[in-house]
Formats: sequence, structure tokens, C-alpha cells
Amino acid sequence: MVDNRIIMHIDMDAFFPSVEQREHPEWRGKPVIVGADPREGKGRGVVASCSYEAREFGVRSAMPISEAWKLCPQGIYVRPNFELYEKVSYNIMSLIKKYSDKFEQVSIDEAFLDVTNKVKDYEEAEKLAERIKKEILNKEKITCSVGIGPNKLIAKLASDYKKPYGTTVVKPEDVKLFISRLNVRKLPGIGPKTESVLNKMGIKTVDDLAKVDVKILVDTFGVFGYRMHEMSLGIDESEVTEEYEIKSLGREKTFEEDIDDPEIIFNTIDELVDEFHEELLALDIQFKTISIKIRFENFETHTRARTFEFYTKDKKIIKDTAKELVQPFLNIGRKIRLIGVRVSGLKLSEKQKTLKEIT
DNA sequence: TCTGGGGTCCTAGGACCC
DNA sequence: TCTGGGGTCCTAGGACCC
Repeated sequence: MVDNRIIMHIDMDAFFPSVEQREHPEWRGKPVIVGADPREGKGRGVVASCSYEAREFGVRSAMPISEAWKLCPQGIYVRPNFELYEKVSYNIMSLIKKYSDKFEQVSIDEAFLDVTNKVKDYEEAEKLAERIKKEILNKEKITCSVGIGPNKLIAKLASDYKKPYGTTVVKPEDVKLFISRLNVRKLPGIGPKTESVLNKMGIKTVDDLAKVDVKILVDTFGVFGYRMHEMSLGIDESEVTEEYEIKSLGREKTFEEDIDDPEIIFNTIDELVDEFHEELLALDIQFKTISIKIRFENFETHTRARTFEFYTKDKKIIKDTAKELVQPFLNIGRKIRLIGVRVSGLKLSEKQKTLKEIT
């Protein structure tokens, strides 16, 4: 088992609202909620992220915006400005990268660093973490929390342990104790559904999980059961690596009100395709599969796909195929909530293969 | 409470090939 | 007469992550 590495996970604190508060000093210290338009409580959509001040009112990420409005009507509600967040993210990632050649960006606001060859022990790693936190705060005015451990799993769980602006160090000898007390829901890949199944099996904490026979987990969850068992013991051999290849690209839209007019559907498909086709060209990507997604007013969701025998980047093929695929769902007396278009089966140009695209 | 938008990965069944 | 087996590709649905 390789637990002689020292891995760091750096996670921005309430990233979107923090950027907004940085740009609007008058919003500092106030509940800022980034997400859909609340429309006086009648809005559709969810909270993307909210400031710590908003969390005091019970507002949480992924909560319906209408519920957030009920809890915190005096909040400052802002539509996400991804271009801005991506710019700030780029600057922060550039700062972090300098500290190790083994760097991996996992999302717009978090990254791993393998600092095994950069520090001699965990004490030095902790000092390095403080340096990185201060540099990000000084240069970009954003706070982050850091977790340090012998692998990516422990580092990630540790960065989440003390927030905001916390640092949590979990040495190899402390891994068992640290992880065993956590709720299973904290483990990556265990969401609400899996948690509920585990709870029904009498498994609530990681310690409970560690005591279950792997066979039972594999029988219940397939290969993921095996991974669950490994995680329960704090094992994660995966490397910190920047290698990444984009697998699909698309857009989707939820209508402000459910509709049944095919004309609106077709126009929306055109708009969605126009948007991401630009990206496709900029990235020099070809595709051979086109899929559509449609969601009815009762949230019932369907997908349809078609794969060609050739790769192309043709915009008209996407639009025509998407409209054909969507046709059977129209004029059947059902209202539509969402429509989406996506391309996959990608062929990337050589230069693109090593570049990481994070949205 | 009434569920965004960008993605990834997994599963299961069917087609097809050798 | 009672139905091979392995591999790959495709489709559709679903869970999950940030």
C-alpha cells in the first residue's frame, strides 16, 4: 500500500458568492445567493452557491430558489457570472500550480497537489498550505480550505472538515480514526439514493461500512461496492494527474414556464446548438453522436441518440438530427419543461488532447 | 420544498461479428 | 431440437459531482 505520499486538496470557500463579494464590497458580510432568479418566491431553479451569511438562514446549495426566498427574503440574489468565475479560477489555479508539477484541477474551485517531493514531512506540508492560502488571499482576495493526507480521498475529506479558511492535516497513522467517524454520505460517489440504501442496511458511519463484508457490498452495489469497501478503510491509490480528455459537449435549457409549442422547441434547439457549436469549433472537436434530452412537466426525462459512421463538426447536422429525435415527443398533449442537445463520440485534435477544459 | 446546467461514469439489453 | 461464447458498439436510463 502506498501511503508514503503527501497529497494536498485545496478547495475555495463558497467560491461564486466570494467572487461576487470581492467585486461588490457592499455585499461583504451579507447573505449573497448565487443562482436562479427568485422572482419574489415564484422563481424556477436552484441555488448554485451561497455565502456563509446566507447559510445562517438555512440556505444551501442545490436548494430550490423558491425555498431560499422563504428562508431569506432579504438576501442578495445574483445570477451566476461564469465568465468572471472562470477568470478568477484561472488566476488561482496558476498560483497553485507553481507549488508542484503534480497538479490536478478537479473543478472550477478545487485542485490537488502531490507535494511528496516538495516537503520533508507533514509539518512542512502544513506550513506550505498556509503559504498557499495566504498567497491566494493576498493576490485574489478569496479564501480557501486545505486538506492534507496520504492520498486524494483523505485530502479531499480533510479540506471539507474545517471550513472556511481551515487547514486539516491527517497523518497516515490518524487515517483510520479520522475516516471512521464520518457519515457515509461524505464519501465521493455516495449520494442520497445510495445513502438511503446503506441506512436501511444499518450502515450510517464509515466505521459501520468498514465492518460489512465486501461480498455483501459487491452483491448490492456491483463494482462500486468494492470501491466503497476500499474507501471505508481510507484506501485510495489514484494518482494526481492533469491528463484529461473531454467526452461530451452540450447545452440544455429549462423554460420559465412549461410549453407545448413545437416552434419554441425548435427555436430553442437552434439557439442551444449555436451556443455550443462555437465552443466545438474553438476546441477543434469532431463528433459522431448527437443526443437530445427532454423533460416533461412532471419531471419525467427521456433521452434519444443517433450515432453516425463518420466524424463531423457540421452545425446543420446537429440541428436537423436533434429536431428529428425530438419529434416523437411533440404534439402528444404533454407540456415540456426542459430541452437539451449534446454531442459525444468525440475526436479531438492532437493539440487539444492534453488541454483541460473545466466549466 | 418542487427540483439548474455543465459534465462523468455505470448498467443492462440488443445487435452484430467471429 | 431446444439454443455457444466472447467482444464491441450502441442506446436509454439513472446516480452522482460541483
